[in-house]
Amino acid sequence: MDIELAIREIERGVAEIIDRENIVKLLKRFAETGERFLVKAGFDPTAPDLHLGHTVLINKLATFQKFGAKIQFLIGNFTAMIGDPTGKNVTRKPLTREEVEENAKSYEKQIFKILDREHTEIVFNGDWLDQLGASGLLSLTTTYNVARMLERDDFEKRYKSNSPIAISEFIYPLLQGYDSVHLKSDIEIGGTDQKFNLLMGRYLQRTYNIGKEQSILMMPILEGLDGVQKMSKSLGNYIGVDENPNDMFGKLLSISDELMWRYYELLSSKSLDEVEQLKIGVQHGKLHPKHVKEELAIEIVSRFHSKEKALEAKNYFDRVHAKKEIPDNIPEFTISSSPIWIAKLLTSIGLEKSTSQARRDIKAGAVKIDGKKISDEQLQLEKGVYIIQVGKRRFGKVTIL
RNA sequence: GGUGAGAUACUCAAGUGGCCAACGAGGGCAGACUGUAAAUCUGCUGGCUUUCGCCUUCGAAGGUUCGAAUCCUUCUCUCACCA
Repeated sequence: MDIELAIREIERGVAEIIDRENIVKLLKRFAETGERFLVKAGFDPTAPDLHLGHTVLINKLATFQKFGAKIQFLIGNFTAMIGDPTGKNVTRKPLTREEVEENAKSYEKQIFKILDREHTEIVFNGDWLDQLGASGLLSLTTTYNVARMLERDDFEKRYKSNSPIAISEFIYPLLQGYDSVHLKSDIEIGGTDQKFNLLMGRYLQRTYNIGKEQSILMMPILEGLDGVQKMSKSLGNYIGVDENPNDMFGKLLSISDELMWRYYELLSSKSLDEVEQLKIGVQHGKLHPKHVKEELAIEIVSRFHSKEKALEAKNYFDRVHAKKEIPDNIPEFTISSSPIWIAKLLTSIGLEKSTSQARRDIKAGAVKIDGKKISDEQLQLEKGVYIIQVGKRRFGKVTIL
């Protein structure tokens, strides 16, 4: 195993590493003795619909796995009771055992498209934190003090602005850190927003004297389709790992050229050298950026579906968008009254949300019937079958009886 | 608990009696150009079986007025400072 190469791939795209020497040491040990090291990453037990942003972390785990890690995929079913680590919701209802298991299954289905099952252990922190008891928790709290706790960025802000901080929230970093004590992790990875909590693990491992201190590797937050804000479901700028190939492909192809390189860095499994070659090719005008983007889209879609599906998605995309053909599976509707006012028709089949909006789009020349733009917003449609298109993406086949 | 400031459309933010469906910016949608990209330019951005019209909307409920986002009363919530 090439240690230099391993380090380069591990450092690829990372925001910050704490105790890099330790990671090098672990890699060497694996290279020499085959002894695996433990890499921990924590995940939320709720809503396991992952998007590409989450996979940045999972990809990094996969890289580690390639170079000798055993992954401790931690599902924080206990810590979730405290609230989410961003401090937005102060408390949450505990999930039932069944719900947690359900979500865990769904995680498995998704993560093993990326991770090697053999070297992954899925663990639940409720299993040991439940056992800790009041005395265990109490002694855990004696390891830290309030002043230092307030160093955490969001605590500091909230404290200064007189926003409430629940005592239980102070417990959160302690428990997350204690997980590292229990699991004897060698490395923990997380987002940059997790820095304080990640460091806590290192600190507690020292305090509890377990004979090692975890290295910390922080990944940046992936930008969403807009290229500015972080990828998140609530912002609507995400690509879900469960999305169908066509949507996934289309969304990937719609990112900006600049963002494409970011995605290559954080999402692609192409080596750094390969990516560099692509970059040079584009710079010198030898490669068309679109083809490079297509390659990325094919790679990502293949990962979550299959190579065939990815190529199908590409063909579909080319046919529909490049050659402007009508897509295959357009929704069909039947309307039983005729004649019908076009604006009314558009709203009733859901292509427009209001007749006002429909009128605007007709005025703007965005509505086509059987491929021909229409401009008459008073248009009445008689009996017949029509292919209706609004904008570039919305289609409908309507039969008027 | 006290004092002060504020609450306007998806978001930010003007507007302090009629010219207000409400300036502007962002976002979004659409058109042109393209590689369904980005950048750029342009239009639209409450609803309505029909638009030189009608209806609903400026935190909530009442009130004053021919007329209120704008004035008055009460309430709810947010923020800041003090305790």
